[in-house]
Amino acid sequence: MIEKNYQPADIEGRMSLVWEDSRAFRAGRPDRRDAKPFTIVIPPPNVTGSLHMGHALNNTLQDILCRFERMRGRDVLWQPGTDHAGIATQMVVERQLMERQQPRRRDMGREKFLERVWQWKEESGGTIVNQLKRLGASCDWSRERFTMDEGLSRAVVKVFVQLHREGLIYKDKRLVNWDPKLLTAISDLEVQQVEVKGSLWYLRYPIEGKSFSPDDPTSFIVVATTRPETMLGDTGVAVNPEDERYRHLVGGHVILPLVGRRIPIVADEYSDPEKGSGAVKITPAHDFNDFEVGKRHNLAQISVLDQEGSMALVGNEDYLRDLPEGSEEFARELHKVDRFAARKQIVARLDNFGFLERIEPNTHMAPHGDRSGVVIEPYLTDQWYVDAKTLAEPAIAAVRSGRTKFVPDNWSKTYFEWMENIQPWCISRQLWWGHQIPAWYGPDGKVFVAETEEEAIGHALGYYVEQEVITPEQGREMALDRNKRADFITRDEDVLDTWFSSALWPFSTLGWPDDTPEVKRYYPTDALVTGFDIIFFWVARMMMMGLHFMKDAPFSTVYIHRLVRDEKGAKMSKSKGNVIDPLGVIDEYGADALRFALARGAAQGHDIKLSPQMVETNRNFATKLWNACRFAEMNDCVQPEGFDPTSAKDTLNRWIVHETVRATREVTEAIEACRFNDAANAIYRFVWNVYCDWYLELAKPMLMGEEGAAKTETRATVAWARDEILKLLHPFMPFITEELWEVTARRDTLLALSQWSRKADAITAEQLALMSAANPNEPMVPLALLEVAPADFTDEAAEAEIGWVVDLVTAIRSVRAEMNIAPATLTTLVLSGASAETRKRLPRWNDVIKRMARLSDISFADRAPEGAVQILVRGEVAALPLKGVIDLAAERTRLDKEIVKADADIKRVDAKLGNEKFVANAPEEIVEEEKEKREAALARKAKILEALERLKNAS
RNA sequence: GGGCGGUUAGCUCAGCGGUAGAGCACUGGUUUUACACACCAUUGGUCGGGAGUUCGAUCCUCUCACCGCCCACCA
Repeated sequence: MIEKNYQPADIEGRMSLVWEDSRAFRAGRPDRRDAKPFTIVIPPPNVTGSLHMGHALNNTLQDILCRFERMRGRDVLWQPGTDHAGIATQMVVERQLMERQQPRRRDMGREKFLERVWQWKEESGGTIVNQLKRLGASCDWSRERFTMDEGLSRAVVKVFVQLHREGLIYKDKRLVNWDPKLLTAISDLEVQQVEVKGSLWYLRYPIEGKSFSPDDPTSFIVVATTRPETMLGDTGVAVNPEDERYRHLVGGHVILPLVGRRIPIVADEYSDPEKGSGAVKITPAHDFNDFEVGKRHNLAQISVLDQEGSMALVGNEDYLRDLPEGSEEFARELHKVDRFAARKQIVARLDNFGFLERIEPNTHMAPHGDRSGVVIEPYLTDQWYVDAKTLAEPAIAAVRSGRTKFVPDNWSKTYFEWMENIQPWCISRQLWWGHQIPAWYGPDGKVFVAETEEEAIGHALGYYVEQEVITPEQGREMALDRNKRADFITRDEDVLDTWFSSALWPFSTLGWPDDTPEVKRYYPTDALVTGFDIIFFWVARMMMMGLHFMKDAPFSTVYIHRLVRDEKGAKMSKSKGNVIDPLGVIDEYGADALRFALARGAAQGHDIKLSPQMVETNRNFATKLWNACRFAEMNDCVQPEGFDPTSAKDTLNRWIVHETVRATREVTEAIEACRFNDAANAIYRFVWNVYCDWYLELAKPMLMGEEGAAKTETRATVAWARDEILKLLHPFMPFITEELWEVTARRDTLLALSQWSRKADAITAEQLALMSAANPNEPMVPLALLEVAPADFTDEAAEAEIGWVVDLVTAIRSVRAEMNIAPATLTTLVLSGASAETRKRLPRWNDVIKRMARLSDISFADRAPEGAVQILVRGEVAALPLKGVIDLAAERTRLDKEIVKADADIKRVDAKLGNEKFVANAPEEIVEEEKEKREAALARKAKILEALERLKNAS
């Protein structure tokens, strides 16, 4: 028995248990060994994270695809797992240490700290997985992976070593985006350009050989800068070669203020005469452009900042020695002063000596770390890089050729744009949490990269023995004793960018580099579902790595969804306080309602606006379905074994079969095209407006009538359509459909939608759980398959006939409402001048129409009785004799309005048909259509005129 | 600076060459035997502005306006 009330929390709790213990979501189920695989890898959430609305959307869409394909008979692998999320996780743990006033990371030491992070991972690592389960995600949880698992780590090392051997990973000293707060390099993608209100400082650089005076413009050259503090590291001034103002100075030198260094004036295209003063200071060690300019002109690179973004001049003895008198003291005072404080001091000093011309307010974009939020410092260091340009080539080709498709397609343009201008990928991070780089250094800095420490040490020691740096004897000792080589050979301290391991996810999770059956069977995957924000971070890199190591693109479809916003369209954020917690919503309305709300909103290329009210609406839909199933159950609607809906005799039943088949086709096509909103809306409409509003209502007289063939057939068809609905809806609303399926589908063979078969009434979830635990080898039975029994079944005649009934009932209801006839008042209906077809149809629908339109009697007549309300239904007049009940004047007004409408139609069509060009140029069928419209409108007008005439007679 | 998208009923969005659609909200009515988390019936739009192509434009082209996002090293 279906419970009276739909209570999502009960069902979902119970169903989660059932799913947990079933093995229905496993890849490679015994019944699917010969089936075509369908694979999706989950975008691994941060292992210590918790579910937000973006996850809810992302995983709902994936689950829809997975359940859908599973029901179509595919062997589905939805590969779950989590990401170690290097920086993010390390930051969380560091913050914890701070809050608890425990020793800081560096005080603890690497080993202890990593222990702490692992401990935190163990504590909170299950959270998001459990939350995904509450959403109903049908992942193969037995295959859950973590990016720092032993296996995945092996894949990382293998990839690093191979790419290094191929020259596609290399170490380079160049400017990187340095985060002075987190003290690590980050990649270009982790830098956010943020608009800042700053200033533009115009500085006077004295020209060599001239006597500097602020009043003599020929004695100096003005440069403009947003970063005056870096001037201490200037090693040149650039002007545009075409710039007449400065041409005579090219080749000369300026004396750097405060520092006294003689630096050249060079001509370089980089300098834009339109910007600032037209002359630009060049600081190769602190600016990406300047770095390039500096290389072109052989300018020195002088770092004046340290890792923390503070001035660092002490220790650079050459630098200090060259300073003019008085400046050395200043430089020493600046030592360890933060860059922004130093800026003030330097500007003040420049001003003192007349080197500051003016200050302009200036708004510009400044790079900020996306995690730390501080201004990023271009910083000269040794880092590891991936030659992304080379790897990008096949990745670009794969999308160009259509091997991998973006949905919607316009994202491929974004992808090309980025891939074609890709820069070397900086992969080393000065962090501890992550995959440590498998590189070892000898005393001379020579690097040895190998998959294992033994191998690297072997190579290194061999090399140094050969170079006679050490004796063979020493080599042997060091090989055997870690302590003895501790100072001789050291491992690279750095770890890899988190996205490095994520890039391998589609194959590392399958067991690569081992030659596993899973790699063979499930790679390449089918679809990737993700947000546009990680196309570059993740999708592009998976494409590169997948193509390089697996020789095939990792997926054929990349579905890109958009953001979930609040009801006003604002981004959800903690600071705004408009965050909707998916778990809270699930508690209140159920996961099914949330999933359906998200799916219905997931229009391609659009953000999803979500409010609790929308979820409520969809909970109401679930309730509607629940009640419809209760109705079916109360009426003993059961699908007999072997029931063939296409052989139904009754028109109404044939009609719902026709409609069900059509809805199924619509939904199927929409899901196949990733039009999740269209799919969900099609079901919504079908269930509510077709099945409930009309089919069940029209079927009521039959179901409540006498036993017989027709009633038996109707019961079976009601049940059949209900079961099709449950199947169709299951990918979207798995919990409620599963529940209803189990309770209502009383058949000899019980095929649960996504779980082991069980006798619906006889076995509880708890018992099932026990059974599967006790007998894990019990073979799995096939799932309910989503196939339209008669995929191409149509019945136009039934459609026309039910259409007539619907129109007639609607028209009568409309008139009754308009005439303010109380629902309790039964009226009669006279079909005047009815066609033979109508006369034939009526007996079949007499009861239904009477019931639905609140009539006491329906009769035929040659002409409508006097004083009746006359309505046009599909070209025939239906009259409601309401003499004495109706307001004749009001009725006349109503008919007059109809005439106006008809006239407008006629006029519009006449205008078209009267246009010779239209008749001459428009396609024939369009012209025909217009002519038919004209005929119809004329006929309608005639009937209304007749009706008016009779109304006159009545009064 | 480059690129992408949006502007259609109060709200959220479909439609993308042949007389404007849905859901929700609104309004009025309903203790009709599955469902008031429901039912029934309505109201509501010169499809952002302008120009063009066309027999015909919400739909194609151009242009303007406003909104949003992404990318970019510009002092």
